[in-house]
Amino acid sequence: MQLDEAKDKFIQAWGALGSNWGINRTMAQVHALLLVSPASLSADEVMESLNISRGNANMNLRALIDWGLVSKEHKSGERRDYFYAEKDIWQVAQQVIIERRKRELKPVLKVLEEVKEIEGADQTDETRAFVESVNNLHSIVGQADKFLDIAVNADRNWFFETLFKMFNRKLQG
Amino acid sequence: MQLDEAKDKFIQAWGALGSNWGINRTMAQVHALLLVSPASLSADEVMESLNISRGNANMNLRALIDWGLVSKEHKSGERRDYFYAEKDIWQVAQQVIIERRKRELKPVLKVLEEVKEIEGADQTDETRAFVESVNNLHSIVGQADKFLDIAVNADRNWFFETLFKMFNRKLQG
DNA sequence: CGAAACTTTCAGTATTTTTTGGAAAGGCAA
DNA sequence: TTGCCTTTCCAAAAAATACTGAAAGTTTCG
Repeated sequence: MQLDEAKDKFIQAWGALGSNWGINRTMAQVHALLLVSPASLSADEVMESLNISRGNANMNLRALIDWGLVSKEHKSGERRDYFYAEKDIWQVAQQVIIERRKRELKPVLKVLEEVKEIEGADQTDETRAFVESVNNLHSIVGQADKFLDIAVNADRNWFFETLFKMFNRKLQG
Repeated sequence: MQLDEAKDKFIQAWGALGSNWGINRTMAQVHALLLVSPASLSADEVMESLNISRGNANMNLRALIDWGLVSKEHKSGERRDYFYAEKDIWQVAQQVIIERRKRELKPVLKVLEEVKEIEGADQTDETRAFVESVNNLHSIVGQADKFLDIAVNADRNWFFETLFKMFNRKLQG
């Protein structure tokens, strides 16, 4: 396989993965492109590589900056902006966790808490089942949230080593 | 808050969460509805509760069955099918992990492995950066995959207790 | 078997999301 | 300030996705 073919394959795969996870395909492709580019790229280079319009390139680059996955660079003597992606995938993962936790997990936890405040007077089956489901859900989501908080603050090596120890203990214990 | 209001709020929130994660809003709403219903519901009841068409209800119910989150029940003496959701959220989470791992993580791992097979002859900066990124990614995704494998096979209490121990050790150690 | 009860399919329609391209705004150097 | 280069905004168009309703299919039962 040649470099260009491999790059393209990777960009396509990353785009597909993104769109399965609620991330705009193009945004994921721009990210993939920057991930595998050793040098930072201008908006023009991005739009040419991916065959997208200027506006689209701009929008998605800004969204990536917003997610903390891409940064702008000013090259001295150059007027236009250059963009580069954080290359350490563990940091990328942490950043994604931080953002999704803030944007989605927190709001859901909030709704779950609100929804628990249901008037308890009518002890029908329905009410009981509802409250039980919500409590169950709140507990799991809360624990997941705590776990992600650990992951976000952890060092990659410590994190995976500890998980690996968990795994071994489980296998042997 | 009244039960109906709470239910509706929960269904809306679950739908919104779903659509942020690449899951069709209606499918997530159907799931939410079944989650908080103590009894199983017929397709008719689902379509009336959510104001959706028969075809839509049917499609989404089948998709949920496909994901292993909902099952059919035959009530004796009744001709029509009734549907109910797995209520244990830990099991739901495990099921979602199993499916997404199969549908998305595995294919991406495959592409990453393929893409590593790039001809190494031209040791340009570009090739080096590409191979490094891909290796890095492959390593993280592979470790995440292993971790999810543990989660999927784990007992909920064991799993969260172990995580909690990790957390404490980190805080104190 | 045939009708009734129910489920599934699917072509067309509607909705939502993404993309485009041009206009406006920003900023810099002369 | 003007002219040039670039980025940003945004309304309209296109594309992707989801939904509907009715017809076709299936099962059940008298």
